[in-house]
Amino acid sequence: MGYSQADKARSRERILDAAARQISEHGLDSVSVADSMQSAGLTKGAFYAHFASREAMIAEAADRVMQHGQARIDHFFRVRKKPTVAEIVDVWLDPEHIGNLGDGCGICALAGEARYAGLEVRQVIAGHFEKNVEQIAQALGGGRAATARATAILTAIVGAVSMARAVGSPELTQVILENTRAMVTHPPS
Amino acid sequence: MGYSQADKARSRERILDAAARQISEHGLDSVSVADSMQSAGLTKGAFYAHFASREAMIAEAADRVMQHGQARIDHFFRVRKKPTVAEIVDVWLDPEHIGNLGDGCGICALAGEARYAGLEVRQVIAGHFEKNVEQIAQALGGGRAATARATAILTAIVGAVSMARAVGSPELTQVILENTRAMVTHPPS
DNA sequence: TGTACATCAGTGAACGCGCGTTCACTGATGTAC
DNA sequence: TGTACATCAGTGAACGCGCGTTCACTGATGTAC
Repeated sequence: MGYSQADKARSRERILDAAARQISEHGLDSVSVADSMQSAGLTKGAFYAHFASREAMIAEAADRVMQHGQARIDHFFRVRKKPTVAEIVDVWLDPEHIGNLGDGCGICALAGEARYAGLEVRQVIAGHFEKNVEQIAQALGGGRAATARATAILTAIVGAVSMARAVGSPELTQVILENTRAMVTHPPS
Repeated sequence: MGYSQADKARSRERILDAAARQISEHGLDSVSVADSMQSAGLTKGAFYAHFASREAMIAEAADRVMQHGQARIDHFFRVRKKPTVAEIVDVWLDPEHIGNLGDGCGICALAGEARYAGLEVRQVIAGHFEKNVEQIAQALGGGRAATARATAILTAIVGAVSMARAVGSPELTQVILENTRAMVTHPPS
């Protein structure tokens, strides 16, 4: 096996991908050095050739969770220039997105435990939240009222995704998603 | 010191209260046997006179988190028979409730990490969610449409509380709360 | 282009630590007589 | 009512285990000549 600089960069990617997947599926604190290294096909001794500490790696991996999720959303807004509110909401409330913890919206994945996290992670979440609000606001026509409504829409989406994933019952999950979709798509009178 | 049956019951209460507070403030997985016992003024050896395992204690303490939060809400609906939507929403979006992690709504506290939890905890959350939906629906006049709207309102509330606590910035917290309040109190046309 | 050598990613074993859990023991409780 | 004794909540020490982290060592990489 060769340990070239390209190999090192690839190892680092594998470690971060494994940690990001673990965070999405089981939370920030569930990440262990040994598991991440094993998932990356390495032994744990090599970990500190890549990161200063477990905490430093988790901060980077949390960032990656957010960026993976953002990529999906960016793609949607690139393809559909002026989507309807219903179409926007369904990017998040799509049952496939609800069921697929590993590869979804980073805000939804981390919102519930962000308050236990360090300021760095919280700022990354806040930044992505504001970016997504702006994307939705643009689709609504832009301006102050659109930003206000977009903020409420994204907040309701986060609640719906969190609750849909929290309750153990598929029926209740569907009821939550449908009613949020109905409220959010209802144009203000 | 006397170890009467009354003492044992009081010890058990102190252990569960300490664990419930810890869960509200730092999450289900942050609870340790040693910390809970120390907060209760006991040594950890006595733990297994009260609980079969750490997991069993956490399940009971999670229940307690939900019940403490529910008590506040029950009190509100008992005092105000027919509150407006704005008044209902402010029970949750009150800045004091947002800032006070230790003694708030259990659904909001656990929604974000429930998907990592066992089925038992998830069912308790689902039960309280449905109970709160029903309480809100009654205040809205009852019936199918009221239940649907109440579901969307409570979901949006959970999102707003989660996001408000997640972002590190007081300004963004306030923007989130205000816009959710505006959307939710806006009567459907 | 070929050779000598410093670098450093990765290995595998070891470390200290805190955790959940167990256990022998203590002594007030509370029951049986 | 008073006495003898079994119970058991609580103590404090110990356990095995997994964790984050460290380290001596290996051997291909990639640079200096």
